[in-house]
Amino acid sequence: MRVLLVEDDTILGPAVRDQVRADGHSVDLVQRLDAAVDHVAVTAYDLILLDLMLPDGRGLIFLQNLRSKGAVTPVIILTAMDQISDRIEGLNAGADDYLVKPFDLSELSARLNAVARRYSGNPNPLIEIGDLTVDLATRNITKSGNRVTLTAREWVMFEAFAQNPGQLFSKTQLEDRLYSFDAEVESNTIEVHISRLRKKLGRDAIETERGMGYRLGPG
Amino acid sequence: MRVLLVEDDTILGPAVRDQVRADGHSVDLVQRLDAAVDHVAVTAYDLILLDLMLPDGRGLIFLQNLRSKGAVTPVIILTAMDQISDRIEGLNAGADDYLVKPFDLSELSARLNAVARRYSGNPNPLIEIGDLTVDLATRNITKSGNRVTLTAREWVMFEAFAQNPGQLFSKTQLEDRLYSFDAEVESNTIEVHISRLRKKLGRDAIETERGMGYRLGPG
DNA sequence: ACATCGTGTTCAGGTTGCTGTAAGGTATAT
DNA sequence: ATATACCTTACAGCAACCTGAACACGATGT
Repeated sequence: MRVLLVEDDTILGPAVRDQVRADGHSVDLVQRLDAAVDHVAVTAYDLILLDLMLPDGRGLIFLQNLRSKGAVTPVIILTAMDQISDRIEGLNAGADDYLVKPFDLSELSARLNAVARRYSGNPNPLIEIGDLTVDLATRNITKSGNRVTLTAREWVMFEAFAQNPGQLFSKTQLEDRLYSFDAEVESNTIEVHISRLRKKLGRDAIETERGMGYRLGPG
Repeated sequence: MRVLLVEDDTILGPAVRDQVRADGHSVDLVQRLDAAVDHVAVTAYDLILLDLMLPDGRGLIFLQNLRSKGAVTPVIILTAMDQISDRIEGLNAGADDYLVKPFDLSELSARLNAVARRYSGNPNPLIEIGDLTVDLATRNITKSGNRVTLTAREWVMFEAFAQNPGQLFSKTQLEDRLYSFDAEVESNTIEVHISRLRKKLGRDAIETERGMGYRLGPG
């Protein structure tokens, strides 16, 4: 697995790098965000370890840019104990996990291997639900062979369903995915989006559980 | 996700509980620390929301005991604005996050989902009771292989039973789960819901203990 | 600067089906 | 035998939900 480690601490950086190497992965260690940007432009990493407290800018912005470009590379955030708001924002910005400093190196290994397992066996895992085929990495959806294109918000919602087939999602859960938590939405936006998803994916693709939420596919 | 909420405020407690439920998690609300101790001894929670200002002792001690026993359950502390020292101590004692009262319920959602996302990779534990199989995370129930769908109220009741197989629940306990405290129910609503559950789950799935209450599975 | 297009949100009217209530029947304890 | 607790069915009201269409708003092109 190819890992990019973004960490400016001269003690912690090499220590983490060595640990990850010991786990059998190849690591590139950079100390600044602009270097990180250069690296991700050139190399297709399987995982990014990102320190949020960097000298030359906010790591969050880097992460957001990455995600806005459609990158699905897993990102694990390294953060100090008192930067709690950063952690929250980080997860909302699209991080997959976080580690609180000081962290155990064995814990790092565990999370790393979890990610590796998730992404190793099948380079492009295809999810099949009914007549739908979903490629989460490339964001391609086909309905019985025909390509289906979703808008941004539609995808965010659909992704939740596709990643967890058969799981029930309440409206609040979906809202939390669509909007950062400061936004209050007092309307039926979710319903409308569901309606449009159904129009594209098939009338009975998503089922309603009245009073509880929605789910994709059978349990 | 199973959440234990330790909060003695009779307004805030149910409000938080309802919000967390709306996010698709199952919540047990207790008002005292000794009750909290009992609950964690019995149930494996995925998250604990802990008010530090409780009548019968310091929440911090509870947290420290929990950690000294090796529990890694994430704990989010609910604390008043001026209890800054508590916050620091709380984090030192092993809390994962904190929320300052008064907090926005949507902010609570965000943090909750952050924790939930961390744990979403884990396989869902399946509960088996007789010919029933229950997945609390996805809200799926099957009766000897066939899918069973419950309504909102039915689910809230059934969840209580499924989480604590063999435990007796009085009608008042069930009412408290169904209705936000104040609501007066002057009829046989619980009996009707039990009847509907039995129709879906099997005539003898839930047994009656006359004058006492109901239970699911062997006593 | 203006028009256009794509996308997201709000509104309104119609539909669905959950849920509390009541009423009548059944089981169980004393 | 009587009282009490519980079961089941039916039904009406209303909240939850669906959806077409209008509106808002930024991005993009001319």
